Amino acid sequence: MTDLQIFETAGETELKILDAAKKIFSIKGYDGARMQEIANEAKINKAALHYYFRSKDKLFELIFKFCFKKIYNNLGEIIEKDMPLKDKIKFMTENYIDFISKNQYLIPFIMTELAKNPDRFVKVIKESDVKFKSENFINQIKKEAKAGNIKEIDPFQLFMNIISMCVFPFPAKPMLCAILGISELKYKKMMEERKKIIADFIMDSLINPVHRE
Amino acid sequence: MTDLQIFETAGETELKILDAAKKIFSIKGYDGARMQEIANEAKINKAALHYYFRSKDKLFELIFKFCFKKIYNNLGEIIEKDMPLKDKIKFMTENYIDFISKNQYLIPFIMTELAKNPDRFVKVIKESDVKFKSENFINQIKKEAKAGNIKEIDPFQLFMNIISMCVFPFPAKPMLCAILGISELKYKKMMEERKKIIADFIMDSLINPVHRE
DNA sequence: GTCTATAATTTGATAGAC
DNA sequence: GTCTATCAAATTATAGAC
Repeated sequence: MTDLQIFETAGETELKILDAAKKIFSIKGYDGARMQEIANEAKINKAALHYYFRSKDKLFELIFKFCFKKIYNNLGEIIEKDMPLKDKIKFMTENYIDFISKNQYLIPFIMTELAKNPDRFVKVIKESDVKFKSENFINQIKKEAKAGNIKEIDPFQLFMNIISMCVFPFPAKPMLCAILGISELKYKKMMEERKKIIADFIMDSLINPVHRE
Repeated sequence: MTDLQIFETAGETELKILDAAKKIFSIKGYDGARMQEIANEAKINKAALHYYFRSKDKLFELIFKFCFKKIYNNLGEIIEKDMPLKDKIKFMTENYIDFISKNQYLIPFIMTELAKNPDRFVKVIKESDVKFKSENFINQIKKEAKAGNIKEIDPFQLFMNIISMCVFPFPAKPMLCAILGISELKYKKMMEERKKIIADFIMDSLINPVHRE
């Protein structure tokens, strides 16, 4: 049910609160979230909130750290997998679109809060003790390019292309629906279709023989 | 200097306020923005703010509408241009990355506020009286595909791919820098490089002969 | 139109009974 | 540990002098 098992020492009430806080903070952001609303969501008294977590700031930091790690670890796991490039790209896109579908608010939340307050979280991120192991993926790209199996491309740019095409349509959904005049339903169907086609779109670009004269 | 000439009836003081409000709202969002801060930024008294715009809500709606239209019109202009597909994609990507570079906060602002409050702005958007003219672009894709010049692809998906790869790296900058362990400077250089390569990445995928057996 | 002062409201946080 | 009642601070909004 909940994904907050990380907080191993937390009792039942604390978990209820954390769950509620995750929901409210990730939807409304730090500034828009109200302690009262979190209390209601957790079906608990507002005073109990402060009893357990002392302040809004402290509670928020816990949630932010948790969400950041979740995104981070998911990406890390995907990118470290040991498989052929073509399979990996297929795996990355499908897995990532799935992950985001199931965690609609996660990316916009972290993206927004990190943008609003870049330095506030330098310490949070350092504390999280995360070191992205991208060498595997980066080297794989370079090797395939050198072998002539794909075209030359900056691995970071490729990585960014993949992530962009998977992630952006989700936080941008309301904006794109508004701009393009698309209904929620049609948009949802497009996203399902998208899962199938992105990997091909990328691979077609990478193995295009035109650029290997 | 300012881009708010749209408010034709606005006097000098009103423009100063609107400029300040745009800056503060787009950086901090509705919930994070303080009327006092907007007043300071405009070098004007807080009471004058309310004298001119009555309430935070009313001021925010003006700014939101303005920013939404700006994104919308820019996209519309680009997509309606009458030129060959290859040139258009080159033009779209370069132009859009430029536009976003110069308006760093615009996209995340509209994206976030629209996501936080989808129905609040249904009326705003309807009032904006905007109808996206995508037929030109959509038909162009279909025609080129039928002629065998590019592979078959859903025009909306292609459109989404282009926009995603141009836009996402900007709102996601702090997050990606944090996750990938890249410095601000290196990221900026990557974005410049990006402007040159995105169009090729897309065209390579579209004209890949592998899929036209 | 612009300012100072202040009202009215919201909201994070705490005291203290049980 | 949990609740009610309440404080203290912040913030939107207005009144009224100039």
